[in-house]
Amino acid sequence: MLDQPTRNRRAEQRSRTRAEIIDAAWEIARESGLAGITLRDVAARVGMRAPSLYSYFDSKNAIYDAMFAEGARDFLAGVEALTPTGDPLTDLKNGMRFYVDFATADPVRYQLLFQRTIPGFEPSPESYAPAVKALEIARAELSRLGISDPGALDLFTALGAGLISQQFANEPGGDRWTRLVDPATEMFYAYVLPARDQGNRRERRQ
Amino acid sequence: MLDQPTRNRRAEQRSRTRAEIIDAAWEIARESGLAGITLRDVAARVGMRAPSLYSYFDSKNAIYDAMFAEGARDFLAGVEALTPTGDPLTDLKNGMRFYVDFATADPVRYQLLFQRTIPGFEPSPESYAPAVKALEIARAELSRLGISDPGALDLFTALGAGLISQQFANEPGGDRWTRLVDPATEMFYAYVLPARDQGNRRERRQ
DNA sequence: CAAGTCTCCTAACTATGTTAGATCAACCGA
DNA sequence: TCGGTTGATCTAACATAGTTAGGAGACTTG
Repeated sequence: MLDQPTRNRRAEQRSRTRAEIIDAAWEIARESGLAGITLRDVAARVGMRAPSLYSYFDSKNAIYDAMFAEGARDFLAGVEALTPTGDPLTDLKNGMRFYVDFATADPVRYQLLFQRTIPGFEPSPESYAPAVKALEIARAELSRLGISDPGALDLFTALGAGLISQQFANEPGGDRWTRLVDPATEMFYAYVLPARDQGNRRERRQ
Repeated sequence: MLDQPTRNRRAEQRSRTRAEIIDAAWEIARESGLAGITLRDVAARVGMRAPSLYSYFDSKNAIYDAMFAEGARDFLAGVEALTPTGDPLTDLKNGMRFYVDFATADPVRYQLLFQRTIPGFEPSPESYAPAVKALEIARAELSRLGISDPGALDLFTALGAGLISQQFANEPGGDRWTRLVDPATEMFYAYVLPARDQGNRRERRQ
């Protein structure tokens, strides 16, 4: 009747191996890029042959998906750890700063999470969920700061994404764009501020 | 002594075929994505077998490079065709509008030119040159409008890149972000305007 | 026409994701 | 303790990719 203990040991071993595989994949990705991951390399790094990985993942994309899920969980955890000070400008700066730091801390992870650069890969809904939740938190937070216009939120996320995009594309490893987080946030805040007290602007577009 | 005519005919035929190959590659890219290009498909579309392409290009990446060069030339032509009105805000809007339209008009081309999404590919200096020249024109134009702070230029390009990046990543084919070109430009202009008349700001960064 | 060059072909090599099928150990119920 | 089941791993092999080697045929050139 006691078939739980052994089952559990097996399951634990299994998820340990899965984690080991994912770690190996991250390692290779950081050395050779996301697209540089080959199943034979991953397998070798955990002491296996390539086909054996299929006992743990249905496909290479399933490995990407597990990596995506891990990254998305980290991102969500970081977002949830942000503690609002109450000062809108400070909170906006902290938010964008976190986003930019998260990106530069691990460019490969950012590439996997926020750019669509792996040819046939799309994250599963389960893996994507934490990312959605994080964005929802950001939306709610901006709304709490008095910025409820969806266009304003889009502009704010575009600012962050733009800084990172330019940084990675034109000066990887540098800070020519990422150091603009504060000015960018101030620019945004100055623009969006009047809308809080008075009727909305920004409806015109030629 | 007249070996020019035939030589020329041959050379012309050769560059015609090269152009045909590149066109076929663009076609496939628009149907199946940049990474979806296979030499066998390209060859079939011009009535050849894959190895025959090597008479015209040294490698698959050389085909990407030729495509990049073509796209960069188009971009430069578009930038050069922009005619300043003299009104700074209008000119800024037109500039960013052109950039965004160029991107949405042909996402695959934008992806090739401005994102680094093809695993082993990097454009050759010759192919890259027009892009550099275009950016130089943009820099000079902003400077002419009184925006000489390099940080301001970087902020401006990040804004454009961010709108497109978010648009492509989150709502391909839509206009949720690209329609923010005018508000974004106004935001930028309002922020950078004071610096034109008075001493510069934006030196602080914590 | 003869020699050379260019174009295109088939065959084949390598790398990569993936599948099929065998082997072997661990485990489980009797 | 023993036979059957399950699971992990392997080798062999396949399909698809870019790429190379080498040759056949056509065109150009003298």
